[in-house]
Amino acid sequence: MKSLTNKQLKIYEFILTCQTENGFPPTQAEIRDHFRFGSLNAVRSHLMLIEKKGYIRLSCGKARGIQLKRTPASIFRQQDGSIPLLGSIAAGVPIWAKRNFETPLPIPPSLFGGGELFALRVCGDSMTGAGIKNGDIAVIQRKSCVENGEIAAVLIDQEATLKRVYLSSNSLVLKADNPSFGDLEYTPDKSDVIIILGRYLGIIRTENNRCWS
Amino acid sequence: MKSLTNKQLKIYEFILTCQTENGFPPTQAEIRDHFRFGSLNAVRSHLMLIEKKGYIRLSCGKARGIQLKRTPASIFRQQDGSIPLLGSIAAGVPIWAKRNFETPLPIPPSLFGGGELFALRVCGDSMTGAGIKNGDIAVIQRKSCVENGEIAAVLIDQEATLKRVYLSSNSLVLKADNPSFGDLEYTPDKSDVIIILGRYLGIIRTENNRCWS
DNA sequence: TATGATAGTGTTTATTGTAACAGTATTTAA
DNA sequence: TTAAATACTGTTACAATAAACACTATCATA
Repeated sequence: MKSLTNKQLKIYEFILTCQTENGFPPTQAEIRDHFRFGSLNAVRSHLMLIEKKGYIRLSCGKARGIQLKRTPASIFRQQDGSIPLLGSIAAGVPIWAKRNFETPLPIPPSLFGGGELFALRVCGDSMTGAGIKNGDIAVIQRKSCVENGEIAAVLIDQEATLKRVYLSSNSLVLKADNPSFGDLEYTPDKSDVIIILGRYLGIIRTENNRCWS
Repeated sequence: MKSLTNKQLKIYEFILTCQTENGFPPTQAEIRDHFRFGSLNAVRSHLMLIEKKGYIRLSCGKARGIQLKRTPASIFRQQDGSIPLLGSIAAGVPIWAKRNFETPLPIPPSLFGGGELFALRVCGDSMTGAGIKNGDIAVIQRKSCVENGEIAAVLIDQEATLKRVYLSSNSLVLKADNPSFGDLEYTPDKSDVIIILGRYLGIIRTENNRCWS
């Protein structure tokens, strides 16, 4: 699979944003306006190249006929030397979607030990006991099971949070590292959907909340 | 939240199918053609009613400006007296998507004990030891954790299968009820994504593989 | 039995959106 | 250093779509 050029990636990301934000892909004209192209042909030729590389599928003649074929994860995985940043995950927002992808962190994954990494912006004070503050960026290693007592990024009813995970044969307990937060216990009779996204590896804190690019 | 009429549900489902099949929603004309309406206004008035009930959002003036707002699950949950059938889940197909929804089973959920139920068509012979055959329809109760040794519907890399689940503090073992299938063991160092969809409650087998409607 | 909500037909118009033509720089790689 | 791929501008024509107006028929239900 040939990788996308920078420009092509930007366009792919824009299509992805539109798709998840609006529920449908952009028109060629909308792409033109977003990138301030003077011509529709700039868009068309880009789209055809992206299609040739297999990242989208164009339905010729149809309005908004752009079908995404790769997941955001697979797109970002190709860029080495950076970690995709998923922003703060708002309630109800699917994990690989919406306003998710901010500018990737210009940090080599090897700094955190490698593997399939992504980053989340931490919301709230549930992990202050572990020295994780509101606004920090948490680096997560994607895996489905973690050691008892480890901190994991957990998806609870579509909302991503950091919790300490304690798993026994018939219950899953999620503890916040802050006494003012209660424990959450999940037993087999509950129908809540809990997905362990990955293991917490560390944080990045830029006191001035600076933007990088 | 007001529930949809039969006709409105059919249209919603069609939009969902298009969205997942093509990557973008249908145009009003495509909806008209699919339902063999003589007029676009039949479509428009339906869409406006469905929007008023909160299931979609219309972007006026835009081609294919239909945004789905409810998940398939929430749609089907409103219909009591039947269990949504998700068909056989092919590799790479998201669980709540694509060709997923076949005609719901006309079976009261209470027969299986209630809760949030759905059904899957079983592919393959991995569970013959438990008397579950290829082509059977398995009824699943949605929950995220199950008792050790119980049979669960598990999503492994986007593919749904039935397995016996054995969970310890640092590994998850999935066993097939058929000696010719090997065990799958997942330890914290693996990055595979395992999602427990729910607990296996039983099967429905119609020897002639009849269709119901 | 009214009355409102639902489920339609038919037509016209304005707008949205894609395709195809003919070009020119700029970058990347052999 | 040449050739190919990428990254564009500008224009025109035509097809695809949504919106608006004016109607009729059916269905639940109070």
